[in-house]
Amino acid sequence: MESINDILKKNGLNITEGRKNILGLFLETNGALSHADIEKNTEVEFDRVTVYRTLQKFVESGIIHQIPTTDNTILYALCKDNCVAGHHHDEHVHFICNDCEKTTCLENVTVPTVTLPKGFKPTHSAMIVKGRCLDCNH
Amino acid sequence: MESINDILKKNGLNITEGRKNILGLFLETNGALSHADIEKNTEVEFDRVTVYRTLQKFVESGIIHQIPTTDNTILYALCKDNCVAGHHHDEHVHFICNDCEKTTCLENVTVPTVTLPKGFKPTHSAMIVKGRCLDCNH
DNA sequence: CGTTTATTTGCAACAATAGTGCAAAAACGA
DNA sequence: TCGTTTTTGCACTATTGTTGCAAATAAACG
Repeated sequence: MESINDILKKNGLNITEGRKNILGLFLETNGALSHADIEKNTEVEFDRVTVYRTLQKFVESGIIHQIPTTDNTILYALCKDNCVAGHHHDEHVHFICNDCEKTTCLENVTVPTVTLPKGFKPTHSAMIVKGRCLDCNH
Repeated sequence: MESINDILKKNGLNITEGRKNILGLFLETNGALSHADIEKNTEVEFDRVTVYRTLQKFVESGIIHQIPTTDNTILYALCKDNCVAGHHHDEHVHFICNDCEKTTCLENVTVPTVTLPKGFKPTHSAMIVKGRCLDCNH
């Protein structure tokens, strides 16, 4: 069982109130969080700027990754185990529920490879599936 | 050859300067446009608000569709032929070039179906591929 | 431990991006 | 052309993201 402090240390980050708190929020949430979610739900209030910078640090060091969305929001979710700093392995499918609006990382569903027209060289793919999630299908 | 006015009429929209102009911009562009692109490139200047509302109308009536992105921008692109109002058929792959930053609709590459974990019911999928596009591969 | 150094935080200010209400202007239908 | 409906632009407000800088905090080291 890995403690919050261990995770921060392992990723070369200093241990601060903000980082502990925000990382904690990710750990107790299964699903993705937006900047706004985080700002509202930390135990102590943190400055908006701190949240931005913390998220930035977390992405850089490979603790969380960004999720593409169909609207204009940015979502973040924990990387499972195997992300190395600066080199994310987030090529799994993301699921957005139409009912509860929650975004879930489907860690076990990898993004399939598609054949592109001649001349297009792919480097990275992302896939979003919308529908109704496990919880909402009761 | 379908004129701009025909397209607007067919989709139940009144014909106005703004709509003609913005639709024209889409027709002469192959690729996706952001709000900012549109605001900068229309022949006459339109109010920011007008652009927002025009895009909204176009999406509602099925002339254009939104494209998911990995950053926090919203992109729009023309629907080819078969979109009915409120029911888009944009299940093709979108390609974002790392060099020129342009987004291209790969109309002929359909989003593959993935098998989801038990309990997840999909209704819609989107896929984004990043890399180097036709033009930038010289 | 306490002191020094480096990092992080919060504030203030700013910039860019969205959205709303309302009156004037334009488009449509007859 | 006239009356009705729709669309537009302006002013205003809200939200979101960024930057510089001084104060606060964490780490490093004796």
